[in-house]
Amino acid sequence: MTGYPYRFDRTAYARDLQERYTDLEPGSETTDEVRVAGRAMTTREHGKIAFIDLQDPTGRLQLFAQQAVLGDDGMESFKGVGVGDIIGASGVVMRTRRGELSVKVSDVTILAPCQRSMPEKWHGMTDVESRYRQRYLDLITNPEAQRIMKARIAMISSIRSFMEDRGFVEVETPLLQPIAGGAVARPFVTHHNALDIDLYLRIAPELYLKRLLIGGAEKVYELNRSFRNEGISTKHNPEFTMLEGYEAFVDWTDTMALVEDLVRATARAVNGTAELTIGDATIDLDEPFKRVTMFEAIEQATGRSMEKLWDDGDESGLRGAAEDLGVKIDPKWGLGKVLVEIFEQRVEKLLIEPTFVCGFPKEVSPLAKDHRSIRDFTEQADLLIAGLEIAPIYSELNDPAEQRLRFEQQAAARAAGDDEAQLPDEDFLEALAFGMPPAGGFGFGVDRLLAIFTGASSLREVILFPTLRPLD
RNA sequence: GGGUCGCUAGCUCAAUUGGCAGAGCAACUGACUCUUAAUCAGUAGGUUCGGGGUUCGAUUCCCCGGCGACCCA
Repeated sequence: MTGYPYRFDRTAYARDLQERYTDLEPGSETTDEVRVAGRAMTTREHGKIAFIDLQDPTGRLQLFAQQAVLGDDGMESFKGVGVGDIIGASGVVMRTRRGELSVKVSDVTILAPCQRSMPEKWHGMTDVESRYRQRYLDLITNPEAQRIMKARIAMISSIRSFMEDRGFVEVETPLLQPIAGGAVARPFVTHHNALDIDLYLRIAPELYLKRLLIGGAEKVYELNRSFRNEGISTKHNPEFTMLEGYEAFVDWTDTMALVEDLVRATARAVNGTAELTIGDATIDLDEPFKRVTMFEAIEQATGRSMEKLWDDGDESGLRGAAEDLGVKIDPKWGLGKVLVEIFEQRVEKLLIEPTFVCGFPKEVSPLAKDHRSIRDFTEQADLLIAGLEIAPIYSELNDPAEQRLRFEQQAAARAAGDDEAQLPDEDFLEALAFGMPPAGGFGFGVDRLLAIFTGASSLREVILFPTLRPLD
């Protein structure tokens, strides 16, 4: 048996009472009995009266105790409530002479005592590391942490309803994969004992969602957690939330339009408006997103044109241009990788307004169809907002022979020392051989976009429990 | 990966040139019938992130390590 009560019948929440009794005059009392529950945030004792500020999920409400009402024992237990205790109280709604809506308590129960000292009531918890390690305290004491959690809930919920409205169905595909495909990243490895094989935590669900396209699903999405065994920064967490979606019979232009609408819908769900503040800039997401080629993006940012060098396959010219721009390049890299590095190091962070950069070198884009007009490019577009990569979009490659060739090129890059290059997935190639409809697909960085929407300085602010090094 | 900064009571923060390690909040005891960061009096609370060095003496200076924040690539 525990001394901790099993349940408490709540009949009212703080915000509801505040709204319902706005007209109640100071110093007046109703006969309306309510039962409220939450966490005691501050206590004030005045001899034969006492106050507690109660916090519930909707806000705060004052509890008012009088010895004349409660008697000696009742007053004793009211004063026995400590800061941080979870309590339930019943009484009538009243407003104090000083104008604070209160419950005049006739009974109070400690439902769960707080056995530790709560963070300082005025400053809350400010140490960033402590806030991440003890997020529950951050949530109790810092309204900002609450705001971001609610924003995340709104974002996730709006993503699902947006996708459902557009006729997509949500599916679940393996987290444990024998080959970690669908993206360029180092995976986490684990081991299955009964099968005695190594398995990888997925870096992306892409190749399984495409198998579903082959299986006849025409509009699918997976709101997924993926894992990448790489560095941690304000823009990277080892596990992160991504939306991936595929639609049969459309190409990248249709998918760009879809993603554009998705960004607007989620912004409205989170902020109630399509206006977005990034630093000093205000952006209206209802304006059409910009669309530029990678060459245009580089030229606008650096004043240097790469297009002719690329068309001519001018190796020394392109590498020279990279060096002129101060971009560190590896002599082993192919030209496509060099071009992308110029883009990533010199251009990406300047693209504040939502911009689709359309077309990526084939070398770094092994799962997208050939570009219809740019040589050795694919129909991959990346959506950038606030200088961050938010969403890659493809016309999905569905020619198994071409896909095999791309995997072979990746294998060659891997052999040359690029340990991020993708491994060939024979099982996926076999599936492709049965025919995958033409399709547009996208990945969507939920954490990053949420950080932009909420003005958070770091991904760790929008991930409730970011990955931390354990103490000791 | 490089640079800068930080780590002192449960929380928020002090500590003069290197000289007894402190305050507020929280906890505990008491006073107080309208407070709301209540107030007042009192009690208790420390491996100053860890290790080493210099020194009569180190929270303070030096070295190594840990954890974190910010900036840069």
